[in-house]
Amino acid sequence: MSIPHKGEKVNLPTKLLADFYTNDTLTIARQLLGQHLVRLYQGQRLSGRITEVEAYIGEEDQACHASCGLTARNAPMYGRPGYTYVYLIYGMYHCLNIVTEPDGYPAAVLIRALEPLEGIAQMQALRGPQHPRRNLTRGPGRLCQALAIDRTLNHIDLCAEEGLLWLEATPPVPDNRVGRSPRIGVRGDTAALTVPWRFYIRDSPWISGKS
DNA sequence: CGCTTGATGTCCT
DNA sequence: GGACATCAAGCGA
Repeated sequence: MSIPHKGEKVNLPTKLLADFYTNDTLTIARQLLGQHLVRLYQGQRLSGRITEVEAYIGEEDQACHASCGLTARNAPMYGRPGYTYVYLIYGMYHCLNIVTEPDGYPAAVLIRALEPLEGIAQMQALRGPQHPRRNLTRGPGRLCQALAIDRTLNHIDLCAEEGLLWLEATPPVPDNRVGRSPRIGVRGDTAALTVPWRFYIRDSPWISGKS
Protein backbone atom coordinates (compact mmCIF):
# COMPACT_ATOMS: atom_id res chain seq x y z
CA MET A 1 0.00 0.00 0.00
CA SER A 2 1.41 3.39 -0.96
CA ILE A 3 1.81 6.26 1.46
CA PRO A 4 -0.75 8.99 0.71
CA HIS A 5 0.43 12.51 -0.01
CA LYS A 6 -0.52 15.22 2.42
CA GLY A 7 -4.20 15.99 2.04
CA GLU A 8 -4.81 13.07 -0.26
CA LYS A 9 -7.98 11.23 0.52
CA VAL A 10 -7.56 7.58 1.44
CA ASN A 11 -10.52 5.29 1.30
CA LEU A 12 -9.38 2.40 3.43
CA PRO A 13 -11.98 -0.31 3.64
CA THR A 14 -13.82 0.17 6.92
CA LYS A 15 -14.49 -2.88 9.02
CA LEU A 16 -17.97 -2.86 10.51
CA LEU A 17 -17.66 -2.59 14.28
CA ALA A 18 -19.79 -3.59 17.23
CA ASP A 19 -22.30 -0.73 16.92
CA PHE A 20 -23.46 -2.08 13.55
CA TYR A 21 -24.56 -5.29 15.22
CA THR A 22 -26.53 -3.66 18.05
CA ASN A 23 -29.54 -2.87 15.87
CA ASP A 24 -32.60 -5.11 15.67
CA THR A 25 -32.35 -8.19 13.46
CA LEU A 26 -34.57 -7.07 10.57
CA THR A 27 -32.76 -3.73 10.33
CA ILE A 28 -29.40 -5.49 10.28
CA ALA A 29 -30.62 -7.97 7.66
CA ARG A 30 -31.70 -5.09 5.44
CA GLN A 31 -28.47 -3.17 6.02
CA LEU A 32 -26.30 -6.21 5.32
CA LEU A 33 -27.28 -6.03 1.65
CA GLY A 34 -24.40 -4.56 -0.33
CA GLN A 35 -21.83 -4.96 2.46
CA HIS A 36 -18.67 -6.84 1.65
CA LEU A 37 -17.96 -10.13 3.41
CA VAL A 38 -14.20 -10.67 3.64
CA ARG A 39 -12.50 -13.97 4.40
CA LEU A 40 -8.75 -14.13 4.99
CA TYR A 41 -7.72 -17.55 3.66
CA GLN A 42 -4.05 -18.55 3.57
CA GLY A 43 -3.15 -14.87 3.70
CA GLN A 44 -5.37 -14.06 0.75
CA ARG A 45 -8.51 -11.96 0.67
CA LEU A 46 -11.62 -13.75 -0.59
CA SER A 47 -14.59 -11.44 -0.67
CA GLY A 48 -18.05 -10.87 -2.01
CA ARG A 49 -20.88 -8.38 -1.91
CA ILE A 50 -23.87 -9.60 0.08
CA THR A 51 -26.89 -9.93 -2.20
CA GLU A 52 -29.30 -12.11 -0.22
CA VAL A 53 -29.97 -12.74 3.48
CA GLU A 54 -32.61 -14.21 5.77
CA ALA A 55 -33.52 -13.35 9.36
CA TYR A 56 -34.24 -15.94 12.06
CA ILE A 57 -35.64 -14.41 15.21
CA GLY A 58 -36.42 -15.94 18.59
CA GLU A 59 -37.72 -19.22 19.96
CA GLU A 60 -41.22 -18.45 18.66
CA ASP A 61 -39.94 -18.52 15.08
CA GLN A 62 -40.44 -22.17 14.18
CA ALA A 63 -37.96 -21.95 11.31
CA CYS A 64 -35.27 -20.77 13.73
CA HIS A 65 -32.80 -23.27 15.13
CA ALA A 66 -33.60 -21.85 18.56
CA SER A 67 -37.28 -22.84 18.32
CA CYS A 68 -36.58 -25.83 20.58
CA GLY A 69 -34.65 -23.80 23.12
CA LEU A 70 -30.96 -23.59 23.92
CA THR A 71 -28.81 -26.50 22.75
CA ALA A 72 -25.12 -27.07 22.20
CA ARG A 73 -25.48 -26.39 18.48
CA ASN A 74 -27.51 -23.19 18.56
CA ALA A 75 -25.72 -21.70 21.58
CA PRO A 76 -23.95 -19.04 19.47
CA MET A 77 -27.36 -17.61 18.54
CA TYR A 78 -27.96 -16.91 22.21
CA GLY A 79 -24.61 -15.19 22.57
CA ARG A 80 -23.39 -11.69 21.86
CA PRO A 81 -24.22 -10.03 18.51
CA GLY A 82 -21.50 -9.62 15.92
CA TYR A 83 -20.36 -13.22 16.22
CA THR A 84 -20.72 -16.02 13.69
CA TYR A 85 -22.97 -19.04 13.87
CA VAL A 86 -21.77 -21.68 11.41
CA TYR A 87 -23.42 -25.09 11.24
CA LEU A 88 -23.29 -28.19 9.07
CA ILE A 89 -26.39 -28.94 7.03
CA TYR A 90 -27.28 -32.20 5.27
CA GLY A 91 -23.98 -33.66 6.34
CA MET A 92 -21.97 -31.81 3.71
CA TYR A 93 -22.61 -28.09 3.48
CA HIS A 94 -22.11 -25.24 5.90
CA CYS A 95 -24.27 -22.20 6.49
CA LEU A 96 -22.96 -18.85 7.75
CA ASN A 97 -25.04 -16.72 10.08
CA ILE A 98 -24.38 -13.39 11.75
CA VAL A 99 -25.65 -13.33 15.31
CA THR A 100 -27.90 -10.43 16.32
CA GLU A 101 -29.80 -9.19 19.39
CA PRO A 102 -28.39 -8.88 22.91
CA ASP A 103 -26.83 -11.71 24.85
CA GLY A 104 -29.55 -14.17 25.88
CA TYR A 105 -31.95 -13.60 22.98
CA PRO A 106 -31.51 -16.04 20.06
CA ALA A 107 -31.46 -14.46 16.59
CA ALA A 108 -29.25 -14.39 13.51
CA VAL A 109 -29.08 -13.49 9.85
CA LEU A 110 -28.25 -16.22 7.33
CA ILE A 111 -26.03 -15.13 4.44
CA ARG A 112 -27.63 -16.77 1.39
CA ALA A 113 -25.71 -15.31 -1.55
CA LEU A 114 -22.81 -13.09 -2.58
CA GLU A 115 -21.54 -11.38 -5.69
CA PRO A 116 -17.91 -12.57 -5.99
CA LEU A 117 -15.36 -9.76 -5.77
CA GLU A 118 -11.83 -10.74 -4.70
CA GLY A 119 -9.97 -14.05 -4.96
CA ILE A 120 -12.31 -15.47 -7.56
CA ALA A 121 -9.76 -17.97 -8.90
CA GLN A 122 -9.20 -19.33 -5.39
CA MET A 123 -12.93 -19.53 -4.79
CA GLN A 124 -13.38 -21.45 -8.02
CA ALA A 125 -10.68 -23.88 -6.93
CA LEU A 126 -12.35 -24.36 -3.54
CA ARG A 127 -15.69 -25.02 -5.18
CA GLY A 128 -14.35 -27.30 -7.88
CA PRO A 129 -13.50 -26.09 -11.38
CA GLN A 130 -16.30 -28.04 -13.02
CA HIS A 131 -18.96 -25.82 -11.52
CA PRO A 132 -20.20 -22.79 -13.48
CA ARG A 133 -19.07 -19.34 -12.36
CA ARG A 134 -22.67 -18.35 -11.83
CA ASN A 135 -22.99 -20.83 -8.98
CA LEU A 136 -19.78 -19.72 -7.25
CA THR A 137 -21.44 -17.97 -4.31
CA ARG A 138 -25.15 -18.30 -5.10
CA GLY A 139 -26.65 -20.21 -2.16
CA PRO A 140 -25.66 -20.56 1.51
CA GLY A 141 -23.83 -23.85 1.06
CA ARG A 142 -22.00 -22.77 -2.07
CA LEU A 143 -20.72 -19.50 -0.66
CA CYS A 144 -19.30 -21.24 2.39
CA GLN A 145 -17.49 -23.67 0.13
CA ALA A 146 -16.13 -20.83 -2.02
CA LEU A 147 -14.89 -18.88 1.01
CA ALA A 148 -13.60 -21.93 2.91
CA ILE A 149 -16.02 -21.35 5.76
CA ASP A 150 -16.60 -24.31 8.05
CA ARG A 151 -17.22 -24.92 11.73
CA THR A 152 -13.70 -23.84 12.66
CA LEU A 153 -15.14 -20.37 12.07
CA ASN A 154 -18.16 -21.00 14.29
CA HIS A 155 -18.73 -18.51 17.10
CA ILE A 156 -15.92 -16.10 16.19
CA ASP A 157 -15.97 -12.34 16.64
CA LEU A 158 -16.51 -10.44 13.37
CA CYS A 159 -15.10 -7.33 15.02
CA ALA A 160 -11.87 -8.97 16.20
CA GLU A 161 -8.68 -7.01 15.67
CA GLU A 162 -6.98 -9.65 13.51
CA GLY A 163 -9.73 -12.02 12.56
CA LEU A 164 -10.22 -14.36 9.61
CA LEU A 165 -13.70 -13.11 8.75
CA TRP A 166 -15.28 -9.66 8.87
CA LEU A 167 -17.56 -7.21 7.07
CA GLU A 168 -16.55 -4.00 5.33
CA ALA A 169 -18.83 -0.99 5.00
CA THR A 170 -20.20 0.08 1.62
CA PRO A 171 -22.69 2.73 0.51
CA PRO A 172 -26.26 1.66 1.36
CA VAL A 173 -28.40 -0.12 -1.23
CA PRO A 174 -31.42 2.13 -1.96
CA ASP A 175 -34.86 0.88 -0.97
CA ASN A 176 -36.04 0.58 -4.54
CA ARG A 177 -33.30 -1.99 -5.15
CA VAL A 178 -34.34 -4.18 -2.21
CA GLY A 179 -36.79 -7.06 -2.52
CA ARG A 180 -38.41 -9.10 0.24
CA SER A 181 -40.02 -12.52 0.30
CA PRO A 182 -40.74 -15.48 2.57
CA ARG A 183 -37.69 -17.54 3.50
CA ILE A 184 -36.50 -20.42 1.36
CA GLY A 185 -36.43 -24.06 2.37
CA VAL A 186 -37.85 -23.62 5.85
CA ARG A 187 -40.39 -25.71 7.75
CA GLY A 188 -42.75 -24.70 10.51
CA ASP A 189 -46.14 -23.10 11.09
CA THR A 190 -47.86 -20.63 8.77
CA ALA A 191 -46.01 -17.71 10.30
CA ALA A 192 -42.64 -19.31 9.69
CA LEU A 193 -43.55 -20.08 6.08
CA THR A 194 -45.00 -16.68 5.20
CA VAL A 195 -43.17 -13.99 7.15
CA PRO A 196 -41.16 -11.88 4.65
CA TRP A 197 -37.79 -12.11 6.33
CA ARG A 198 -35.74 -12.78 3.20
CA PHE A 199 -34.04 -9.67 1.79
CA TYR A 200 -32.30 -9.53 -1.56
CA ILE A 201 -30.95 -7.09 -4.12
CA ARG A 202 -33.49 -6.96 -6.94
CA ASP A 203 -32.30 -7.92 -10.39
CA SER A 204 -28.95 -9.16 -9.12
CA PRO A 205 -27.87 -12.30 -10.98
CA TRP A 206 -26.14 -13.36 -7.77
CA ILE A 207 -29.12 -14.52 -5.74
CA SER A 208 -30.58 -17.98 -5.17
CA GLY A 209 -34.13 -18.87 -6.05
CA LYS A 210 -36.08 -16.39 -8.10
CA SER A 211 -36.07 -12.63 -7.79
C1' DC B 1 -26.60 -46.38 22.06
C1' DG B 2 -29.43 -46.33 17.83
C1' DC B 3 -32.61 -43.64 15.03
C1' DT B 4 -34.11 -39.37 12.78
C1' DT B 5 -33.43 -35.21 10.47
C1' DG B 6 -32.25 -31.12 8.22
C1' DA B 7 -32.18 -22.74 6.99
C1' DT B 8 -28.66 -27.70 0.50
C1' DG B 9 -26.68 -28.80 -3.83
C1' DT B 10 -25.86 -31.96 -7.59
C1' DC B 11 -26.89 -35.14 -10.84
C1' DC B 12 -30.15 -37.79 -13.39
C1' DT B 13 -34.40 -38.52 -16.22
C1' DG C 1 -39.25 -32.77 -10.94
C1' DG C 2 -37.06 -36.31 -8.05
C1' DA C 3 -33.30 -39.19 -5.87
C1' DC C 4 -29.61 -38.95 -2.95
C1' DA C 5 -25.15 -37.82 -0.78
C1' DT C 6 -23.43 -37.64 4.26
C1' DC C 7 -22.97 -36.45 9.34
C1' DA C 8 -23.48 -34.34 13.87
C1' DA C 9 -26.92 -32.72 16.85
C1' DG C 10 -30.77 -33.95 19.29
C1' DC C 11 -33.64 -37.03 21.43
C1' DG C 12 -35.81 -41.13 23.17
C1' DA C 13 -34.65 -45.68 25.04
